[in-house]
Amino acid sequence: MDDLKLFDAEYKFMDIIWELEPINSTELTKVCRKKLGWKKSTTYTMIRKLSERSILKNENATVTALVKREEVQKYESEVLLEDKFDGSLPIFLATFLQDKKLSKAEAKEIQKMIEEATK
Amino acid sequence: MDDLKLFDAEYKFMDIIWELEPINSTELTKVCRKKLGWKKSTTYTMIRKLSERSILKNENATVTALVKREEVQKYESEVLLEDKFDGSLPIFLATFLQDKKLSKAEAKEIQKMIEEATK
DNA sequence: AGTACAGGTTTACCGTGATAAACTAAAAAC
DNA sequence: GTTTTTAGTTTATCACGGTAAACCTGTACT
Repeated sequence: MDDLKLFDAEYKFMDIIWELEPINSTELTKVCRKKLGWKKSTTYTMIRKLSERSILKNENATVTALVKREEVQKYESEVLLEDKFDGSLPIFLATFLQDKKLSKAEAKEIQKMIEEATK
Repeated sequence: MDDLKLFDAEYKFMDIIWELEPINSTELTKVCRKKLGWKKSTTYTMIRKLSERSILKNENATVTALVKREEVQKYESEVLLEDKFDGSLPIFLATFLQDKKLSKAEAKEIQKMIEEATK
């Protein structure tokens, strides 16, 4: 709950769990072997480390996420904006949109979201 | 130009350079001592590592950035969007704006940028 | 001539994220 | 009842980011 910062390997691992949960732990070692090239013990080490941080839990050989993918995404976005763009969404967008073109559909979708987030 | 990925300490260091460049290297060691608590050799190690990667240069004891702050910011934004949001700005915004409110001024600024980026 | 300081380089330690070998205990299969 | 598989734990290695001590050379000052 506290520290949602996930390192690269941790995020890749959680990505698999978010997709497949709830998943049996032995099954998970097999998926990680295939998708990440990990040995069984590596997967169990990850499970232990992340369950210590309450990111996931492993009960009766069943692994389940305790935080949602969206929570982590939101956290990472906020950290990036805070650290690199002074917390300002407009500054972020000005930089991000340089040399980029949006489709009409994307633009419309975004305009709608902005409107809804305006007080 | 190649790898714009900056680690935390590297970014903090570049932040100082972007603010003060061009800056004399001895002067830089003093600023880093004060702002980051670094010893002189730490600053010179940083200078060497970053100049090997063409992030900055040190000529005649004068340190200058070779990449702009904006380039790095843009790069980091793109990596985040790519890795975490499937490269989709709308998905990013939907997540980021959850529970957030924008001021009228911000909203207007953003709407304008979106319009200009629409083909 | 001797000391101080500028402007570095060489070499190295330390923490920790990433990965895994080796071992164990219980349950299932043969 | 012996082998195999499940479901882990303990312990360790390795790479690398972060930091710095120690050393060195040239110039300027006294």
